[in-house]
Amino acid sequence: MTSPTAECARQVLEVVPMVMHAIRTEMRGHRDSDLSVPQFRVLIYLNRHAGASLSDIAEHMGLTLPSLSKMMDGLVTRRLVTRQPDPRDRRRITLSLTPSGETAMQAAYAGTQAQLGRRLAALSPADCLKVTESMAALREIFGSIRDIKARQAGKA
Amino acid sequence: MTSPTAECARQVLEVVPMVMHAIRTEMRGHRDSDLSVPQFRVLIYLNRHAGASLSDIAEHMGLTLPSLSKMMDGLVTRRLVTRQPDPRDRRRITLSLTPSGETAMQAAYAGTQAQLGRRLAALSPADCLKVTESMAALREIFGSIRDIKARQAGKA
DNA sequence: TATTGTTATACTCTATAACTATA
DNA sequence: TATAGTTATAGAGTATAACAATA
Repeated sequence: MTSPTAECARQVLEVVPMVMHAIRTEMRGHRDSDLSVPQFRVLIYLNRHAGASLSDIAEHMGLTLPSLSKMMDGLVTRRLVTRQPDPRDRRRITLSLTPSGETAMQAAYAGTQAQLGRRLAALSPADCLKVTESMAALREIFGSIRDIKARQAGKA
Repeated sequence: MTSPTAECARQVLEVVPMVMHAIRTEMRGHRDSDLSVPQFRVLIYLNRHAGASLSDIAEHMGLTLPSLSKMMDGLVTRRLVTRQPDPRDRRRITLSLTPSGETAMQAAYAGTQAQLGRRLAALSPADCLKVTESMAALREIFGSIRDIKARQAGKA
């Protein structure tokens, strides 16, 4: 007999990767946007935090600076993001969405949301509400990377 | 005003990647197992379907044969999986876990589940139940890759 | 000396295209 | 001819280590 929490963890561990796979497959191959999930997340972050530095994003997303730096190369090359020096601290760079970047982000968001919605329509209204509320609860727990880092630091 | 389904899709789209990131980070760096999420999923599948062919797994997981073939190279090299010819159809191969593979899979499962459980312990009992039930509902929708393929075929 | 970012290197994941062997 | 699998090639995501520039 497992505890409710352990059973919950078990379910999350098995089901989240399945859902993630569907999201990834859907996101890739949106003719207009064609973004990877990490790229998409970066664009969403920049949409809400224009002018963020690389470190800001890395900390928020839990990625290393080299990983992000390389990802940005791709986004800058595709003209979805601009990378400019920060005059106040010349070690830093300032990242922002271009109009194309904003368009791509919104297209990816809308397209993926719509496609997900089509599949989620199979849920009963009660289950739909339950899933929505569950996501809100999980966001509280998994939303902040700082917490993860703090945990790992404490553990080590 | 968005529909409940659209709101649900929105939440799933934002939160699932966060949870996935935590799972990936946790899975990597388990000293014993050190598996990627896709590797982990393959091992789980083989644990439940010993002797499966490459095509079986590819269809279940929604991956192409070359992708899986290469993944198997790594698992076979690490002695977690055996790859043997199928005597009844010599085009096919028969994949199975080695004892090490089973051990690694179980270690990764237990370790990740425990770590997830520690974070999920922050949920109220009601939310914990809600999440568990939501995962069951989502598994119904996203569990089978065949459905996705059928959908894509129908769409095209 | 500490921080920000980049470059170099290496691995995994994933795909498409071209190929081999078998049915 | 169709199916199962591999090899070749390519690109993204990720990490660590080493480095440059700035604070």
